[in-house]
Amino acid sequence: MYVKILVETRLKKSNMTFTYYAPSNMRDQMEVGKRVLVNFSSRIVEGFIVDFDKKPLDYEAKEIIKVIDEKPVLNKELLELGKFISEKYLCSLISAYQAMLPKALKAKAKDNSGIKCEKYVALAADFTDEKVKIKQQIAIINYLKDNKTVLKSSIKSKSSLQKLIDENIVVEIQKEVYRLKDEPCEKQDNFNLTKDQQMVVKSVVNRFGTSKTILLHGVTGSGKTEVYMSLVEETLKTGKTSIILVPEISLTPQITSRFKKKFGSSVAILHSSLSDGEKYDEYRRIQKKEAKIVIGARSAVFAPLSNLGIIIIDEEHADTYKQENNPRYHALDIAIKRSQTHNCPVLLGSATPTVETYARAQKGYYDFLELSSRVNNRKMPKVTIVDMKKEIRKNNNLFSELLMNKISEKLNKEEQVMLLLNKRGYSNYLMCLNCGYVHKCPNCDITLTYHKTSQMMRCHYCGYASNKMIKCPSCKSDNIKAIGSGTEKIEEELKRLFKEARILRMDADTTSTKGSHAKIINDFNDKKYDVLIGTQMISKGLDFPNVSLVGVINGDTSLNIPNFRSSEATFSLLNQVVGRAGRKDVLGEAIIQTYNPEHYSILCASNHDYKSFYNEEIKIRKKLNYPPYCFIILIKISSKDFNTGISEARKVRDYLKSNLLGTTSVLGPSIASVLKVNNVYNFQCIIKYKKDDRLYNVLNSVLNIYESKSSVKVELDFNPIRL
DNA sequence: AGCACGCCGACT
DNA sequence: GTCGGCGTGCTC
Repeated sequence: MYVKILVETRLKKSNMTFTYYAPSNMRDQMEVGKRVLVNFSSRIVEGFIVDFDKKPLDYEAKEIIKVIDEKPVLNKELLELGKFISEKYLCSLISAYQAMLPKALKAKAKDNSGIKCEKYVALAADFTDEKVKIKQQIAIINYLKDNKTVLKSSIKSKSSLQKLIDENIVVEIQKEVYRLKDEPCEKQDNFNLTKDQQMVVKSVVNRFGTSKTILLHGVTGSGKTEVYMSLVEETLKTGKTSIILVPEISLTPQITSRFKKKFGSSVAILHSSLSDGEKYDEYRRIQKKEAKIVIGARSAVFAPLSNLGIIIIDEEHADTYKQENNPRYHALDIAIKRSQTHNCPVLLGSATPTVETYARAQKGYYDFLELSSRVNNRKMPKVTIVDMKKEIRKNNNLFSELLMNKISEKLNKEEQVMLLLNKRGYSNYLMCLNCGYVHKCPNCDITLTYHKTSQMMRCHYCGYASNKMIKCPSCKSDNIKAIGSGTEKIEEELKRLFKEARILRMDADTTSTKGSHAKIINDFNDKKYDVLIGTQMISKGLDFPNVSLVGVINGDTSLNIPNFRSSEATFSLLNQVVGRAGRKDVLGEAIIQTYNPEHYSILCASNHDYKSFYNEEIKIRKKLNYPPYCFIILIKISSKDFNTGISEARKVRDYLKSNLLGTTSVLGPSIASVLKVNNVYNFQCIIKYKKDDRLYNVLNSVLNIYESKSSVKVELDFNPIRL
């Protein structure tokens, strides 16, 4: 018997399979979707069985060494889904399969995350206790009569037990165990839905059994989570399963714990901070149909649930749903594909949907539902915009007078404050005031960020670190100044201004260790701190009832990034963070400090006005021909040599221009957002198109031309987030 | 990713 | 005339 095996090679042709011989003693184990161990080019590697084959004519097939899995790791649906991904994003089939699986089930994984077993003992089916005379042994038998199956290690008199096992009176049982202990928590969380929420639930339930995509536009605090929970409950009633995607699971402990409380052990959580083994355990609970509800980040969209009843994508606009390395898939595309296979709806929830999604809903391509008021008619926070151009004349470059006064007012009332600054570290960079020298990363074309706590300068791209610049290496002056400010500096400044305030900082630097996220969130929730300073990670999904003031230190940071989505990103971030203020009975207030007080992103966010924002933004997208008026593909061309990079990029552009339709525009080459990263020079071309039948063929041939060239790398990004 | 094969410079 | 540099291509 011959089988086609897919192994990990980086060649694009590697959608090509390799034929191996399965000896007769393995035949009944051969099944598509299982992994096997094979000799491949003088190495031993793992691969997937994808098909069966005839005996090859022109070469001698090698033998399969071993079949790894008892059950296929890729079921029929996932096998098909992988093909879809490799065709849609022009990536290799193997990379698609690898992306769908948890680490423990990927081909060529290291082996320590497999099934964990514990030994149990029980009475043999045909046991007789006539022969048993010894007290100890009788005690064990009686104990087993009452308890049926018990953990072997729980029986203290080991020698007596062993004797019983030897005489076949007691049998040993290997049982798979899950590393994550199911914390017993009583199922609870009964809530009453508001009229609006009930309407939404009803509308979605009406679409059960169809593959409709539905946008739920709900303002912050409108109770989308309750809607999701109720929909999951309805789905369970129909005997079907659910997937709930959240932007980043470690940031949403509050949502996951509510689901756990309500649905108990039928919830599986695919958490990025789980170990590989723990993840595998959760995955197996899904495969075995023990879990009917899966909550997780992007990759949870591949959860091998059969019988899907609904896929929910919370915070639909979040850019974490796009994978930023190969295969660059978007979870929404995958969700829609799966919804078509399962005939189940996809529900997209957001207070600030992407312009593309909203436009599709307007056109009727998606169905549209709305939650326009907050639960219990709580008021939206009152937002004040502060013009920092005026403040700077008063020498306030970090905190405006208003923000200062408000912070001290809230501290006096023992209410909590959140401050957003979307930049970590202490300062953007260090500059010599004498000659203007700025320390750059030697590997990347970017300035080093100064981190005061560690007295280091770091590159946020490649991780390069260097000691703080004390003397200018160019002119030897010691007149060094920190330019720009990050979360560290805000923390320091705030501690100086409010000496008795308890201040907590949350950014990539303080949350690098396991569990630190949760600790910060819990500590702040327990009011161990008065002020939480953080980057955008404080804006997502957190619900602190005692926060009455949210301050945005610099509302412009995301506005000045040269990218057609920067207005959208700014609006979304501001709207989101402002919504954190005043969630329970405290009226919320928010202050946005900005140098662009008249910009529509900022004005609309301050009025909680999505529609006006959308109307402004869509005009600009139309005028400049950006999505949703076209599709964009980014082609990244990179090389260790600057000149090779740019000349090959020009060749790519010329090739695309002469082979694609005239209605498709090819832009570039230009320098990528950062020219040099890790000593590799990056260039890019951009394709804007509406419809082009030649596109996939042309792109495929570009990839084919470059796949064998090691001096130049060409990568595609469909619908890039950043340009 | 490895590893062999092969074509050119440096040196016994 | 031989050793070894690494650019190129293949892996059932």
